[in-house]
Amino acid sequence: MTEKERIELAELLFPNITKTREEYEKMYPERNLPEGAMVTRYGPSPTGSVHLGNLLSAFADMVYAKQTKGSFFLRIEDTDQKRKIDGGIENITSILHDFDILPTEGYSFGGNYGPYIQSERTEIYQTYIKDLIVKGLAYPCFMTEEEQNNIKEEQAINKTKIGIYGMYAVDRDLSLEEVKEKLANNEEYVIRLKSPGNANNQIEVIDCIKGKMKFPEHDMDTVLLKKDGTPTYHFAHAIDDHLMHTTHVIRGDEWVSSIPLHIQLFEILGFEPVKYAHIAPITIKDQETGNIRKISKRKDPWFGAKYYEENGIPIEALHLYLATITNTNFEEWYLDNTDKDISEFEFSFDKQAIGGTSFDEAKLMNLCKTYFSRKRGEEVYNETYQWSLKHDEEYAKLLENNREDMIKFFDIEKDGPRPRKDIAKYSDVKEEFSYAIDSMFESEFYSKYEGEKTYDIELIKEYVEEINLDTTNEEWFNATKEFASTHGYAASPKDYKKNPDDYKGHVGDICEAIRVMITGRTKSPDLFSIMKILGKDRINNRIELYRKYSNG
RNA sequence: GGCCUGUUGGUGAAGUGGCUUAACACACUGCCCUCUCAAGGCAGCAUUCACGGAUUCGAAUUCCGUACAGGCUACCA
Repeated sequence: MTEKERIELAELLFPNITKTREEYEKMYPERNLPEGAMVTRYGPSPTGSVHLGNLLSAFADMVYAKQTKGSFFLRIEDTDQKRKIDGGIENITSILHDFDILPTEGYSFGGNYGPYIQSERTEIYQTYIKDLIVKGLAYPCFMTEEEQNNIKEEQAINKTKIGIYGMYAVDRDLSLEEVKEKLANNEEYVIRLKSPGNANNQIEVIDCIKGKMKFPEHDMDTVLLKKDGTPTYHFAHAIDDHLMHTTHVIRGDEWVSSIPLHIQLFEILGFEPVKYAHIAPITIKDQETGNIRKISKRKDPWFGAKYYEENGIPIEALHLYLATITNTNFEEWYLDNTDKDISEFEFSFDKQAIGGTSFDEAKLMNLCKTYFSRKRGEEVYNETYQWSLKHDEEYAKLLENNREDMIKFFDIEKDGPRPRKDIAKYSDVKEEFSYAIDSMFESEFYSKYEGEKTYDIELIKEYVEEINLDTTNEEWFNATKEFASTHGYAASPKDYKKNPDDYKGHVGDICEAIRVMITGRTKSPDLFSIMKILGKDRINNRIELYRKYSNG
């Protein structure tokens, strides 16, 4: 076809497209950002639930944009109308809010490079397609599904590469007359790329994460525009990321095979190439087969984003986990810098794992514990209260009524460099601090305590009478030792071990007795702190309660 | 079938030709500290980096095969 014929063809195919690509280029000017700023984007399809892997890539988009003072935008990629589900878009935006992974611009977040939803950009895509047809770089293809299947079968038998390329791209060189005829017959068509590539040539690509990769040049006449006039992912990616001035495309590993195509598209469209960063998928070693597989909605509960909210895993702790799989050196940094925030860590692509990242639930839990250990009582209270309001109203009310006490309990052993690490989730708090609230303690005392030992109630009553709670931990313990030795108990377990027959027991036995009576368990955080918060009256009440229960 | 990518302990992983007798973290085990637990300290846990060759004075690191795993090979993203 001559250029004149191609112009005629383009007009024939897209009579309603009147703008030129130059006009669009003007509507999407360069961004005014500092040197080195990254522009990233999260481009989900509203086809189902958001899962950990999606969250991971969005998280990476966010941190890289943030730390370079760039921009991170949300673009809804809804070009496949068939797979679209109701509420899919709302689901995406609400999850980004829930997980505090917030774009700086994009769909529902505003910005000057919209519309940020592909179904509203059809005219733009078609404008560029029209131009490509004029240039002879794209063409209408009228092949039926059946024809394509036949080609596929033939290729399978001949063991050659499967797809529409070279000699198989039969509609490539249709004459204008032939096209007109097919159009007149109402034959359906798609627009395909007229790939200028040769698979015998090698291209080298540098991925920000994976490094150097070699591919054969792309030579397939890939579909650019579907028969309903909407673009395929590939074409929309090229157009949108060019116009929106994305600098780094951070996306899942499953896209690496498309790199040659994408590079070719940028080339023939005359666009400046973007940088790619392909993130390895989050995988899991299957318990049954032992094989590595992608996480699955059905088998892995933590796959879905809802899991974290429902189980009371703090969002900030999940961020910590995402950070540890985003950059392998993050964890060490976090452990070394007890007083710093995630935002102070400098993420970098070359510290990103290349192979598949496996989900490690035990590690997540440990990170959660570390997270809680660094929070003071008041913060633990506030966050747990907020979570309980949504998931356990009854407990929320109890927290509210015991606010002062709870903050003190949550603050036990939080001073110093070695804070307690016993809570991993908001949902652990109720159980872990069951002794903190009188009404809960009274109703649950028996179910919690399973020991069979009996303790000398009178001795403990006498001890409580004598002991001074208004003092330091050290003095209290000295006084307790003193009490022990004047009542026939060894002041230290070591003494007792040397001559067990000389004593009724040792100071630890006395502590254990009090502990069981006031907390209902043999293990607890610092005993003196608990005694102090409760005060003598409540301690005595609990001792009486113990007396009642131990007498049957 | 073709094209890519990956494979280091119980787990997540560091490692980019010699400071590696393979870091760190999680888990586990033992000891210490200690009124219990948590935390913390110490020690143990891969004589070896999927396997086989090659290059090199020297390889977990480079190259070539093999096996296994994952991805792509859609008018899905």
